[in-house]
Amino acid sequence: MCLMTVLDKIIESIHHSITQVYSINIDSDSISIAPTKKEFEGDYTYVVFPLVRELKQSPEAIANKLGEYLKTDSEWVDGFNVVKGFLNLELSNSFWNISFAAIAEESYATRKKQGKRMMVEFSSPNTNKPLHLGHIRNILLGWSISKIAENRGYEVIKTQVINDRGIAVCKSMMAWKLFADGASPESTGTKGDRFVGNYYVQYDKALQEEYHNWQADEGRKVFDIEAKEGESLELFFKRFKNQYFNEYSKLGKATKEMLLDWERGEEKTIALWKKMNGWVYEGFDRTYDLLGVGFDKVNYESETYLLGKETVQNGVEKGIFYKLDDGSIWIDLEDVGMDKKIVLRSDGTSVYITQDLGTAQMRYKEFGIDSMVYVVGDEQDYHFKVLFEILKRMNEPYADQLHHLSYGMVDLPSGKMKSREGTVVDADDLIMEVISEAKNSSLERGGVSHLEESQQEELFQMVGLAALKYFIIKVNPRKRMVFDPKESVDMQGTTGPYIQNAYVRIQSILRKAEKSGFTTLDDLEDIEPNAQEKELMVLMLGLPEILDDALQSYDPSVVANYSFALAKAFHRYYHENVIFDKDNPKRSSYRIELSKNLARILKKSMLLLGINMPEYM
RNA sequence: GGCCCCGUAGCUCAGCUGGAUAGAGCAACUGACUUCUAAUCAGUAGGUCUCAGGUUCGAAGCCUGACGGGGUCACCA
Repeated sequence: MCLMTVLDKIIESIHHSITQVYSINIDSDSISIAPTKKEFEGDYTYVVFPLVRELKQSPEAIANKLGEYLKTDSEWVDGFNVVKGFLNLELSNSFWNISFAAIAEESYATRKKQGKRMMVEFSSPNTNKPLHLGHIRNILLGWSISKIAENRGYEVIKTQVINDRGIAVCKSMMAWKLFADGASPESTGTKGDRFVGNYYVQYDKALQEEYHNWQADEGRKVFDIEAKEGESLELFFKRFKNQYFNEYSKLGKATKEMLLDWERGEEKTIALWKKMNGWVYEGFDRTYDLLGVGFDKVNYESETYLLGKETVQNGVEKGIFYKLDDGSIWIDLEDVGMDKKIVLRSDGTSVYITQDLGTAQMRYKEFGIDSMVYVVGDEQDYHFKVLFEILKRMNEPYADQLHHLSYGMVDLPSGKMKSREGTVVDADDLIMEVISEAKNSSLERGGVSHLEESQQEELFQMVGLAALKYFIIKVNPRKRMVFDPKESVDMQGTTGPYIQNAYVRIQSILRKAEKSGFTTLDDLEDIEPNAQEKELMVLMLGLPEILDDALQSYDPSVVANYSFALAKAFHRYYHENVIFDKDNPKRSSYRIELSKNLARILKKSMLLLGINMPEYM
């Protein structure tokens, strides 16, 4: 049972009025109110249309009767008006006073711990490439939904799975062995993840060259034998690339041998693998630090890729899976509209989903999690549908508390990012660019010139990152989004810096208030909020519901849009009202107090998006 | 082809789970800094909510079907 919010009091009043006036019983959960639209008089609106059928009266009549009752009966309602079936309520000063007090609570819009554990998996990088724009979207979503879940009373364990094994990793290792001549990130002054990534690219180039040479010679003969009727050389070699790697390439052969060495635990190979992965992790950590995110638990695929085999064997005994003659194990999901899916190879090794089954069980054992959120791109929608269905059939206790936070790809204005065409936007480059852009605008304006240089740098970083993060997180995750680098460094309009600016303004007011000795407000007697102050309070009162929605729909953009709306309303308020009124110190205190609470709420909601608020900008 | 996601202003996006005259920002054009910081504010202009049916007091939202864009259908991860 959660605490009653201020708005619940209104709902309770409405519920009471319905039962009293019409003596019918309706569920108070079915009653909802919304802030009255600006074109109409009133503060909150209750829509009576749903009652029409049962009461067999006109909407106007119902609304008027309820309005009359509320006006005399409820201490929260002062007046009302009716437009068609819309009952617009004008709320009383005592309502605004308790609202003002509720918002001022330090714990406002934070739910108490409810003893539930949620694990959130996000980021999930490969060790052969630096993080890019797509990872940034993933990381921001994962971080933000973790923070929101914490706010809603969950204990959250943030985790990532690092894909640190397999043929791709061996490719970087092979290239380093062949071309690096002992170079290291230190010796070249390169960030570790990029250093290793460069060798992965070099490997690809070398392979491409080898393939090209082969095409002119032996490849030509293979073409004559294997090409399809009428297939051009070009098309054939494009199609044949994979097969070439597996069956003809010397480089490919050496790399596959390296993978076998790795799986055998051959000492030198393992040592190289550890060394290079160490470089990568150091690089990743720097990027995570810069983004202001971190993890409570890291899973390495090298430690989980063998998991799940036993699970599958047990499942065969229970009849969940079945075995084919070649030894491969399958599950038939056709009765729920999915396919037959392999869960263990004929040679007894794991496939992707086997690992995920094992990892899920391992996590449950280790942390006793109640629920699990996977932040993974929408190209894996089907995979997770299958995974969740299997876990359900295995009767795992958490099986109905699994969620795939699926997000769309990030496109550039020119189209899709493609690593082969070099259009992938590097995470570090992007972050640096956005910070330097923030620096430029700030220096132009000169608002922080009184600060020390290190403090200034810190602020530039805060503002730049706010621009980048907000730009990405304001979009509904489900949607594919277009990332225009030019727009991502914008600091005006619907942006992170715009919201930060509202906060900074308030800090400036508070500093001035302190200097000029305005007293804090001791009572709210004789103070009635004006229309804009009511509007601000209505917005602030909406936060708990916003946070519930955000978590329930796994969508941080809800919070982003809320923060913008609140900042915008404040900017307007600031322009049209004078906060420091010498002739009316009490009024001034009220406004200062209101602004202070608003700033706190802004900061809180932005922090849930992973965005920090500066004191100056 | 089967299944899944998306389609709202020139562009990028909201739209509170079916409610009032569909909203913001950017870009364009007008105005507001001797004032609590103009990274701000006020205003003008911009829409057949892809299309066609249906459901009902009421549809951008729900249903059916088209059209357009994307994804996915490996003993890859």
